[in-house]
Amino acid sequence: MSTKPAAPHVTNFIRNIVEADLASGKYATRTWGGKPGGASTHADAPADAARIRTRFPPEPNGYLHFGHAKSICLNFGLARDFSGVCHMRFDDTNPEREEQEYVDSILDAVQWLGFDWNVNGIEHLYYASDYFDFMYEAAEHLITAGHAYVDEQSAGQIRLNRGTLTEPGKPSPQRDRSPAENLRVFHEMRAGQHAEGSMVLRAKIDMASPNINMRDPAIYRIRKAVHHRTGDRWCIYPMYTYAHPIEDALERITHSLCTLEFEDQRPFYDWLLERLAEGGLLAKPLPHQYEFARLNLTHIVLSKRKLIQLVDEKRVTGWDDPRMPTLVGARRRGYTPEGFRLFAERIGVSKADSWIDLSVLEDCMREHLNEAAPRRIAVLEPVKLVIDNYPDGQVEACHPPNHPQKPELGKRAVPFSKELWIEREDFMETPGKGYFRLFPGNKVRLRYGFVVECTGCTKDADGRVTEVHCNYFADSKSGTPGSDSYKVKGNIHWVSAAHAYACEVRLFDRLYKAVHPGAGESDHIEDLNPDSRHVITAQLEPSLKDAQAGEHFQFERYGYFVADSVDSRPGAPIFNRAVTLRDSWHK
RNA sequence: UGGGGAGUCGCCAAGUGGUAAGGCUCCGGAUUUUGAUUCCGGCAUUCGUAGGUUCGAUCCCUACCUCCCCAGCCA
Repeated sequence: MSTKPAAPHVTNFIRNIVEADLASGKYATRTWGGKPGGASTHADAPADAARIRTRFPPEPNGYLHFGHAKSICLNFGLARDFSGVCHMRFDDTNPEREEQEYVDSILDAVQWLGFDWNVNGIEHLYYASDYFDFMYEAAEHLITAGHAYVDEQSAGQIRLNRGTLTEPGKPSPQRDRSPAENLRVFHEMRAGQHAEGSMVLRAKIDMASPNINMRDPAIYRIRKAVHHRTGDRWCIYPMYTYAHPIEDALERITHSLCTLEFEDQRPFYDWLLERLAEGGLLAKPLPHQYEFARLNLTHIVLSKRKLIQLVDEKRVTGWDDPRMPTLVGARRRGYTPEGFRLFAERIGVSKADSWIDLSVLEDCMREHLNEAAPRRIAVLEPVKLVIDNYPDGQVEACHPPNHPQKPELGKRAVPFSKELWIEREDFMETPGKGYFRLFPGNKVRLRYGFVVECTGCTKDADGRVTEVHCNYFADSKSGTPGSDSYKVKGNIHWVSAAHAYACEVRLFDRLYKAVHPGAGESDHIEDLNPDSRHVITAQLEPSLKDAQAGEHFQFERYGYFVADSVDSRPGAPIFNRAVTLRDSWHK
């Protein structure tokens, strides 16, 4: 149970729009025919029980990354908070880039983040490709109504005739062809009688529009490719520009949220939908598009091209490498859904371009993990501590709590003996200023065990410390009467050498050392952090041997770790460091 | 410099005619068997700039400055 006060009312421009729409009854008469569809599906249907409908519409052409997490939390979160429904939709309109593997991975990632497109037993999982028939008929309607034409110019000619930012475009030779003729050629396109690139269907709007997106955008192109869901049933495919508004309308989306770069496409979005509604193909009220600023994070790259390069050049071990900014990578790293949701809430939503420092995400992970992760003891860089006055061969149990703020989680037994592993950095022969751990003559508490006084150390020929020596105070054991009469500032952790689980642990750091990898002229590869993955053999408390893959722990004083989901074996887990603890001493 | 957007504390982000929310960071201090956590306190006479309207402007008007996006048969 959190002791934090309730979060203040979250508000942002999108929530304000939704609230205003709800208050004005803008969507009060909206119906829902039980499934996506045109006017005939929704016309005489009952009122929609969902007060609003949003959607998360990725193209299944890659793995979801941190940027998608923001959009997922926004869309699903809005639906959740306003008694609405968020549709999970695949925008699979380009057969050449999409694969089932990505569909599966995306679905898994969204669920992992804690969201569900199954509402009251109904799966709101949709595919743009399921609407290809409707889109085709809508295109025929546009042609018939004189709103679209087949252009037989080459791609290069079209580009040239589109004009520039300051000069208007020139009309295509086919721009004024008759609807009947356009329909005939469009049918031929659909029948596979024309080569890829030989022609395209264009909306007929305004070649002189100051908004280049309105200069007769292409809406259908020929692609003789196998689609992952429709196979070879189609050889013409709708463009995003054309398909997306229709997808939204068929699904009765109320608030269609996308990123800022689509602002210039909104006029076309509305132009298309208005015409199809007037033509009786779509039910009103129509969806509306709203744009928000995409997520920019420091120290990472989100560009698909660069991420592919990292994988192809084996700079990382794969898309699920714990250092990747993908959701599969983050999951393996030990980041949590709760951490991502907190992050989304914390960064807010607006239209201002901004850069969020990676530390904000890391702090969110710490915040959740601090609450959720049981504590365990692990010595990452071990050096032997010998308690000279402790009986040889004696073993006794110490009882650390599993969570200092949650006594209800109980305690566990950890063996204590004469020879322990402690952190190499917890001993200094000649301590620096402010150092209060082990050094000759100083006392520290071996956490949950005894207070010891350091007597010295042994070193090898190179001067490297091989063993630290100390004596313990038999009446100082934690939890025993009088033990707290020992006042020491230092508390260090330890693991009994004879009982420790020697284990591979991966210490991950940021993938890039640069704030903006690959910014300007630079190559992001050169900004890679050479020590972003450091593999060590650590000495862990014996109970950690039973950790299950995916289980999170705080290794006391060092950070949050997770049992790797790929390389762990039963009884032999391997750990990944998700994030360090905050540290005001080293800094 | 055609069009579309955005500029409020170090980083995010509310507010939008009545005298600058909140979060994060940071800085103090308390508690603490994690140099962690938690707690308490502090942190914008000022809202890109310059004018104007008004009793009163971050909010309205005018001009200017800076940044982002658009000329794929990608999404």
